[in-house]
Amino acid sequence: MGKSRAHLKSEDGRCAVREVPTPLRARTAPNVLEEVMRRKGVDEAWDALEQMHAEGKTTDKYTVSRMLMKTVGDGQAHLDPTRAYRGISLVEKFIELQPEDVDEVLFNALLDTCCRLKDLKRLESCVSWMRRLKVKPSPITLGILVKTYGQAGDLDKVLAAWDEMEEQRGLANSVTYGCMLDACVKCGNLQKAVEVFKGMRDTGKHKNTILYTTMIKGYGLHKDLENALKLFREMPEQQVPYNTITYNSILEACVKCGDTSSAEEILDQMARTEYEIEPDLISYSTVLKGYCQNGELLKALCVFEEMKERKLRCDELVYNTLMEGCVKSDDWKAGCGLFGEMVSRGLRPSAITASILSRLFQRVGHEDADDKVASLFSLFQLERPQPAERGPRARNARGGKGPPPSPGAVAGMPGAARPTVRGPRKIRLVWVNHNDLTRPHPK
DNA sequence: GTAGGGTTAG
Repeated sequence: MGKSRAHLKSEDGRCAVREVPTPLRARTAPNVLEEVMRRKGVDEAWDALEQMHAEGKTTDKYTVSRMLMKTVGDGQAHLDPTRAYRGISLVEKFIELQPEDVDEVLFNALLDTCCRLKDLKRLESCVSWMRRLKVKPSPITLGILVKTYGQAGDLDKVLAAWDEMEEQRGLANSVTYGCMLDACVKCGNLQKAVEVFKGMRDTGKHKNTILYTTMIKGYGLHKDLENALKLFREMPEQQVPYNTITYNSILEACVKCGDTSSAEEILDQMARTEYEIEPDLISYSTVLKGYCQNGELLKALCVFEEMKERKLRCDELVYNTLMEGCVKSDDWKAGCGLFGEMVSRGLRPSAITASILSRLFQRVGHEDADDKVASLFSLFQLERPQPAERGPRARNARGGKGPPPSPGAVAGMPGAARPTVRGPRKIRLVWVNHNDLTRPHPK
C-alpha cells in the first residue's frame, strides 16, 4: 500500500519515494505531469498520473491541484462531469497514497469541484476525510461550504456551517462574506443576509460592489424595492462603485416590482451619466420586459428600437419577451410582425416562441390557434419546434443555452416530417415587410 | 495550486 511507503520531501516541496533509485528521475516526476498537461492536455496528464500510481511513483499536491483546476475549467467553460469525477477520483487516490503531502488548499480544490458538480455527498465525504487527516479548514473552506449548501437550497446546512466554523468566520474576508450572503439570498433568507451584511458594515469591513449587488438582488427577489433602492443610493455615498451587474440587478428589482418608471430613470442614468459603464443587452432587455409585463407595448418597442440603434444583438429571448408583450396587449399583428423579423434575422424560434404565438392567436379569438401557428411557421419554411421538454433539462428549450435540437431530430418525429400546411392564407400576412416589421400595422 | 454577484420567457 502507498501509505506504508516512506516519502522524502525535497527542498522544492516535491516528493520522491525510496524505491526510486535515481533522484533525478524522482525529481522530474512532477515536471513530467506538467509537461504532459502542457503538451497533450490535462486528460493525458491524468492518464500519466494513473500510470505513476500503478508504478508507485509519487508526485506533489501543487501538480495535482493544478490538474484538477484545469479539468474543471474557470467556471465559464462547460463542465464535463465525467472528466471532473475522474479528476476527483485520481486526486483522492493521490491523498490515499501520500496523505502526509496534502494540505487545505488541495482539499479546497476538491471541495470546489464537488460544489461545481453539485455533489453534496461527495463534498461531505471529503470534509470528513479532511477532518480525519487533521487538515485545518480555512475561511476559503467555509466559503465553499456555504456556497455549495446555498446553491442546493439547504438553508439549515448553510447556517450550521456558518455557526460551527467560528474561527474561520472570524478570519472571513470579503469573498467568504460574498459566498455567505449569496447563499442566504439563494435560500430565500433575506433576514440572515441582512444580519450578516449589517454586522459586516458595522465593523467597517468589506464594503464592495459585489456585496452590495448581492443584497440588492436579495431585496429584489423579496419585492422590497424600497430597500433595494436605499442600498443602491447608499453605494456612492460609501464610495462603493457601481458596475454593469449592479445596474442590471437594480433594474431587475424595479421590473419585478412593476416600477417601470424607476427602471427607465435608472437605465437613463446608466446610459448618460456613467462614463465607464454602458447598458448592455441584459440592461435593455430587463427594462423591455418590464414594459411588456406592464402592458406598455409601445414603450417596449421604443426600447427595442434603441437597442438596434446601439447595435445590440437582439436574441430570441428579446423577441419572445416582446411577443409575450403582444399577448398581454392583444396585438397579434405586432406579434406576427416580430416573428417575421426574428426569422428574417436568422434567429431560430423555439417551442416557447410557438406557444407564445398560440396564446396570441387564442387571445384574439382564434379557435384553431395551433393551426395558425403551424401556418406561420410553414410560411417561413420552418418546422414547428417540438414542445419544450419538461424536467431539469427543460432549460435547453430556452434557446440560449445548450445545443438546438437537430433538424433531423425534429423531422424524424412521427408525423412531424411533413407538417400540415392548412390554410396558410387564412392569416393574411400582407403587412409582413421584412425591412420593418417592428411596428404594429396601422390598420 | 483553492472561494463570491447579473443571462432576460412559457
